[in-house]
Amino acid sequence: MGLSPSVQRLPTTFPLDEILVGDCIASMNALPPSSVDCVFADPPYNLQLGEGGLLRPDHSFVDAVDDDWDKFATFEAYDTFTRAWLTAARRVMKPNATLWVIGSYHNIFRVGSALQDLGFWILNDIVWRKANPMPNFRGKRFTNAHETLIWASRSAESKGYTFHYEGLKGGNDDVQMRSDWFIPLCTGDERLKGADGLKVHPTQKPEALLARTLLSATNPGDVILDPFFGTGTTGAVAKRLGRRFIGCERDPVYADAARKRIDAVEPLSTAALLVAPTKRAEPRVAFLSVIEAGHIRPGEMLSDARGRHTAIVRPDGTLMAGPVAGSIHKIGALVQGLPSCNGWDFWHATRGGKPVLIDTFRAKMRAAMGSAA
Amino acid sequence: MGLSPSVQRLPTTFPLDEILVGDCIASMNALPPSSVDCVFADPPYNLQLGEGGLLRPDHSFVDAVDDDWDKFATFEAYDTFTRAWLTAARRVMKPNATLWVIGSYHNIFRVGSALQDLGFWILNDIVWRKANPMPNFRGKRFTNAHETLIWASRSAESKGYTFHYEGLKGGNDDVQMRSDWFIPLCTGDERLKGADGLKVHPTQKPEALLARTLLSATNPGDVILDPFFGTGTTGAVAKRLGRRFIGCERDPVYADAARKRIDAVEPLSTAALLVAPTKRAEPRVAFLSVIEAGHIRPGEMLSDARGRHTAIVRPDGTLMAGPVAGSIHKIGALVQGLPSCNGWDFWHATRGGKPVLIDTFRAKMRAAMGSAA
DNA sequence: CTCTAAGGTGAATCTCCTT
DNA sequence: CAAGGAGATTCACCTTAGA
Repeated sequence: MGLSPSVQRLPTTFPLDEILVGDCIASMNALPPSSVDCVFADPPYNLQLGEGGLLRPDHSFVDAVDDDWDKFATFEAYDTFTRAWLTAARRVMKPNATLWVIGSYHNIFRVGSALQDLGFWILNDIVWRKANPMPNFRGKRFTNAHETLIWASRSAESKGYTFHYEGLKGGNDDVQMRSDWFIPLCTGDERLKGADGLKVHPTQKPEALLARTLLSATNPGDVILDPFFGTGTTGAVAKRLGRRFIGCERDPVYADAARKRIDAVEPLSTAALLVAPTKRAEPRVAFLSVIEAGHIRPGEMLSDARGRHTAIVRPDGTLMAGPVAGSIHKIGALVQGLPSCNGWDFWHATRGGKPVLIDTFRAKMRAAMGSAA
Repeated sequence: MGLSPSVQRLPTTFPLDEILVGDCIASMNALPPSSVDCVFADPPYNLQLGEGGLLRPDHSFVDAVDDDWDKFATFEAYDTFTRAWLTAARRVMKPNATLWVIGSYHNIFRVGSALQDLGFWILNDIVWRKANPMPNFRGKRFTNAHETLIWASRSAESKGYTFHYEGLKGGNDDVQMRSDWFIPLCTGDERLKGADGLKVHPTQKPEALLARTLLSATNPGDVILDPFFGTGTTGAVAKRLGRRFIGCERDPVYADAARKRIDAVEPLSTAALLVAPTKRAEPRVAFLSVIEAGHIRPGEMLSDARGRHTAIVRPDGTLMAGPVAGSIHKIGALVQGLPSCNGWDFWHATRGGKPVLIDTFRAKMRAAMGSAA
């Protein structure tokens, strides 16, 4: 490649919120292992079969010396390149980090196969449905109105990855966020333009797309690595959302544009970025504590919503149904003949003649614990 | 399998509108080369489901695909299988024939890579957006709400393939048909059920999906080959639309069901062979999308009509009132002390000193989404 | 008969902590 | 490290039962 050592930054300290100008594989290999929380990658994918093989469309501003970067004579060459950067990225991922890659039908099947071969575990493929796609001018195909993102964990054993299920559901009319996202292209003021009025980068991604990925799969303060930084959409969105970034970009012109762009970004207030705790992460409350706090009396009778099943509360926090005693969950499962049951969402106490779910009392205790802390 | 030679049909005449019971590769190899106009393939997806099974929140059991035909030991074994049937299919394709394959993220990247390696030329990838997908019961991923079809010609030199651009456009309110299709699952009367009331095949595809592919990429009288015929959706739709079919199916039970099904199909009159009008999705707009579109800023304060209640907009599309975060509906209900609330008709942003109902912004987006929904 | 309520179901790589 | 238990988790559509 012939990059001078001064340009190829080899960080002694961890390069937070910086752009590493140079080959992304060398830059990633210079980072310590297990050091980033998320990778977002928008690799070259304008593969087109020309006379001599697969070529990326010409970019006049790309230095001729740099041509090797994005020319791929064959699928095999593209696969070699893909495996190389995926391997380097996987090394710097923490065990529960996740990877996002975006592509189109030209390259996404190569990328998807490669990451499966390398041990990544696909969590979803996401379809970015473009609000305003380029029409198919010649009328020979369907309008290519989407691109595909792959979301993958580092391995099948990575069960602890970040996913803000409840937040996404809350922002989507209280139904689960689906795998198809409808988002407009990057146009207007958001699109970076040079002094000549031309777009600086041919494939600048919309910030809304990056925002949804980072809000889904990262926490404030997390480090996001982007091996193909371009004009820095990942960095701009990361800064605005209170995340940290590391960008790799081999073209100094893109890197400069990205730096200026990110400098101008105002981060959101930390108040707006607070992560609501998931139910699983909330403090445990024992059923016995609810009794001890006086919300439920020993000897009281609990029932299900329709009054078909009943059980007696014992002072040690177990229930008794007929001759059998056990936890609220076990007895709930037993009376229903089910393999399991969440007793908090099944049993009701009677208050003012009406059934009150016992989870209501737990919620009160959690609220009281919060104000006390 | 131990199929007897009499069952493994080796056609001396061309087997039009027949089901060849046996291994699809052997059946295809027994056909003359360059003899079919189109291939539609719904191969095993290699789902790799876990041992334990999956329960719904109400503890009922999810009837997953656990058939032996979907099990492969490794990705390598799946790739070998994929290359074998793709090679056999390619041999019988006419020079301008096209191939359709459907899959999910489990297998589609393997299939796409293999067919590129074999010389097929991808024309589009198509996203089947499911109207009614199965939810993600554990809240660990995005709802897997789509499957992917790849549409490919036999080679990059196949320029004369069939594509009914004008017909599709006419059936789509005179805008080009996009690469994302919104179609319901195969349920109700269309779903084949046995005498026991259970579904005959675990993965029967909707006829609407096949109809759109065949109307797009074949002519009346064309021969469509389906190497994984199953219960014969391809054959049923082909007959109804005045096309011919050849089906390969290993399981005689599926083949019998398919034969009976296809016998009952009434072909449409030629006058009726127009593109079915596009079924529009109801334009659901997430509050998050309103933020992404820039109509409302994260960190902004919303209030009710009289300014008695306020909440902060978070970047993920939830609201925060005091320490509690949730959807526009949940927080609206919370601040009013009501059991429920339509947040769209409750919360206002301030524009030019005046309160503007947030539903105003949703209406703007619906208008802008137009045909894409 | 109509209308409502309740129940079933679809290609799913679907938990996590403690003992 | 395996086993067991706590407890968290569903959307759109269709069919059937019941009023």
